[in-house]
Amino acid sequence: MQRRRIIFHIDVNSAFLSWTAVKLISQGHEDIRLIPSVVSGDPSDRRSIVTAASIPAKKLGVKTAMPVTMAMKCCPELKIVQGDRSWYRECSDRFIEICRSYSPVLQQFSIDECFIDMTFRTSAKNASDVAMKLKAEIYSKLGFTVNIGIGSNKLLAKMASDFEKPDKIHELWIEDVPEKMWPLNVRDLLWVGKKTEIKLREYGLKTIGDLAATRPELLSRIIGKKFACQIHEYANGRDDSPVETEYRESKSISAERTFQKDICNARDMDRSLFKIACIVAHRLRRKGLQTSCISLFLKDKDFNVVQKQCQTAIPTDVTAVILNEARTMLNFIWDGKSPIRQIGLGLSKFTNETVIQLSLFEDPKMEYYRQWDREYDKEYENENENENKYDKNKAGSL
DNA sequence: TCTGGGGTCCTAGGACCC
DNA sequence: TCTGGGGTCCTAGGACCC
Repeated sequence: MQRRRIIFHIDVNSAFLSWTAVKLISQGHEDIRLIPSVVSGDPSDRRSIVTAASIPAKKLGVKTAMPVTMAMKCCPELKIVQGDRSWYRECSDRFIEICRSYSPVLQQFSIDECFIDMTFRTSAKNASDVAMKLKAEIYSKLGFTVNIGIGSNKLLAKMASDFEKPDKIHELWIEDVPEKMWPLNVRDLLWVGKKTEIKLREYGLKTIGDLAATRPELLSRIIGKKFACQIHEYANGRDDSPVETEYRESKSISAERTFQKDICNARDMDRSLFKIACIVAHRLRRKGLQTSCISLFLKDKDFNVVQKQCQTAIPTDVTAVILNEARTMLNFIWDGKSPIRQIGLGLSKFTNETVIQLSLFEDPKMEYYRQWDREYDKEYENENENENKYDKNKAGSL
């Protein structure tokens, strides 16, 4: 008989907020987890949104992804703190390290979540004791709480860790599915988002139990075959995907910026394009990759998105080449005056050529461009891309 | 109240080839 | 003169996650 799998899903409670709190406490400040507070991008920017909210803030109606201005209406004395990416990276690494010491079969699911396969490390009976120990160790060493979901596959573990928060352990085994999972709203099922929920509701499918009882063929007609099959399996608590330990090379790199005020002239647009081209190209070179596909997208004042992509003749990591392609595409999709809210630039289809390909038709200025990139990279080797600083002396030189 | 930023995967239609 | 069907690649757009 096959041994029953035991999977843990470990999820940091309000990660960005908890991690910020830990740092502030170490500097002698109060614990922002205990007061109405949020983490946001740039608090001075009217367009910024809530990245994470404390429990007291949530109780007053503040939700993740809510505009900060709106959160302020819920709670005028809301404390707003700015996020700090490199600190989060550090917290995340330490968190993952502790989890890995419980089982090397670990899959990082996001910056603040991971799965570990505990099948050969504990038994179903002792699983929650082990989880308790892990949870306590993370708290004592790192100062923040986590939820741990325990189940016989990744889906059940993930669903379980979402049950009641914070600082809790929940078990969800396949035999518990009818009682603990079927009464839940379809929206609570992994990969069922807002749009899918609306479609399902049109057919009277409200709970996960409804989904489980619906024939996949019928579901296929509502949401497409592939998705339908997966959702039907999930609704029944079935998931045989393994905990993947392999590091996965990223498939795309992108950067986007939302303007404080919509942009409606070509000059400002080009400056922005220049900045984000510098950022994505820099990230590309840091990873030692070259791109063959560049995509540009714009979001207008009404949130309509247009995008265009193109393939490069030769894989490249040169900012000027990427910028040039982006400029060409911009002319295709923008009239130069309609108000634009957001701009984004993405790179994909990577190769990691160690030899720089020489083309007979190589632009004679290419060596100048590469030198320009080397200087840029030197200036920003310590991450924290400060595009504004750079902008002052270099803008317009490409 | 007025909506960020970074990713992954899927789908449908068109082009092109055999 | 008019025609099939499969495979692959590309593009634009959409949905989801944290």
